[in-house]
Amino acid sequence: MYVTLPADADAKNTNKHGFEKGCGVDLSRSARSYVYHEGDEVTHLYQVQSGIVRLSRVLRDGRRQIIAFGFPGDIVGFPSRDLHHTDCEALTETRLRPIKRAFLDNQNLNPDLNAALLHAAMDEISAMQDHFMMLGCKSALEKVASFLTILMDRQPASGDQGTMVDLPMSRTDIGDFLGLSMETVSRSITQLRKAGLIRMSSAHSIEVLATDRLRDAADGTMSAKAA
Amino acid sequence: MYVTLPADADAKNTNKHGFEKGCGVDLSRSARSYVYHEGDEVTHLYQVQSGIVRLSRVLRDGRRQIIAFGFPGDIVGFPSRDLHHTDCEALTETRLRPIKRAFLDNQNLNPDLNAALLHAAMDEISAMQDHFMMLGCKSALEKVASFLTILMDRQPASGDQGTMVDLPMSRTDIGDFLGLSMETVSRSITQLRKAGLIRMSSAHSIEVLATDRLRDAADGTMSAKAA
DNA sequence: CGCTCTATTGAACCGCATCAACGAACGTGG
DNA sequence: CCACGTTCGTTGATGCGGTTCAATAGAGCG
Repeated sequence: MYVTLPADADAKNTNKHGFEKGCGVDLSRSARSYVYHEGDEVTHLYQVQSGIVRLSRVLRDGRRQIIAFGFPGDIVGFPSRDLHHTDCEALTETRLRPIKRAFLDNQNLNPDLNAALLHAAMDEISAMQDHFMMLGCKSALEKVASFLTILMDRQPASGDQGTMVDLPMSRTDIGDFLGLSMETVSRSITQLRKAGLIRMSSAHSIEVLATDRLRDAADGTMSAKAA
Repeated sequence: MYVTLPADADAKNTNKHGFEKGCGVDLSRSARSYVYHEGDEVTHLYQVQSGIVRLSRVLRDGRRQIIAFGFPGDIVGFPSRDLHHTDCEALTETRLRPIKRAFLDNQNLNPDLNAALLHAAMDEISAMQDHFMMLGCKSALEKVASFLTILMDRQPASGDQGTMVDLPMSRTDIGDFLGLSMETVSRSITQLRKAGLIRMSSAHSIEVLATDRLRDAADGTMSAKAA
């Protein structure tokens, strides 16, 4: 749910758009704990304040699709027929701001908050459309490169050349997000590394060495060049 | 954009939810004509009254993803940063009800309409999540079977056994919706036909002979049985 | 009635999944 | 603090599902 609305990653200055009026106290979730499950009644939406959550759905036979990763600022938990239609699990230690569901259904309670939720929903639609392009059109390498650029663009971004990107999720998570096996994700990352586009200090911390070439790779305009 | 809110397929009784107050006169589009393009400024949303539209995006190199098909009742054209982020083209002769963009941004103009738009956006999110499961998790046969069940569930539905399903879009369109080549779509349809789940009077008119078995095929619970 | 566009079917290739082995990192308990 | 076990990531070998290329058949339209 890629919404960069009124929140921040660091718990200060979060009161734009009247968010304080619809929200209870923030709640904390430890890594690997669930915020809600598919099929649960929707009582609240949640705005991620810090940490990362993972929205996923599974088919009966266990196949899993990750619908989105929720980063700070994102609002998760939009209902469909009053129910949650994904699981939501904290990937890391996470702080969430609950938003009573009534603020979604009733404009009068807090018009600004209601408008912000509509805006958030539309931004999510937009992000999902980008995700469709990845899932439906792109090759494995393009998918992984696209994924890294998304994370790069969403994270604070230190410098311009030599941007550090954090990968808090597992290779399997990335695969389930992109419609790939974790082996293929691993191989694609290796390929980007050997091509000199990225460097890795650990499996979960990647330095992007050539931002523009990574974007080219994400679009299929891979300038053939090996290490 | 799978929203079955306040409209109908036949131009009567469309005034629930205050839709009349935000709308100009319906506009008609002939088959193969565009409603809007990616990158256009969003001045209106549109509720499909009759006919079918196709929402799509293309990558620079021409690869195309169909984001959604818009059926009667669906609302299309939600903006992202004030712009349309898909193309919208009429597949058939189509009648559309324009909704001024201001009704999205300003609750006061027409609270009911604004609420309906929010609801429509959330329903679309839900439909897109189903679409993700197809694109990311399912085999070709499962994708095509899922697609047919979606169309079946969205169309008036005549009887229970022996439901006629209309396929106004081309095989290529179906392929671009499901992330398959048109050849694979064609082969999967043939396979369903030879298995006795469907019958075809023409390439664009399918009769579903075994609703439940088709749903099983869509879920991967294919009861192995040939013609 | 013939032309063109779309759908179907066949054959060969290829990208990715799958299976399997290995290695590294991490957490746990001694 | 180290030894161990367990989980996760990487790499290799093989097979398959779906793409691609190509030819044919059928439908729609002038």
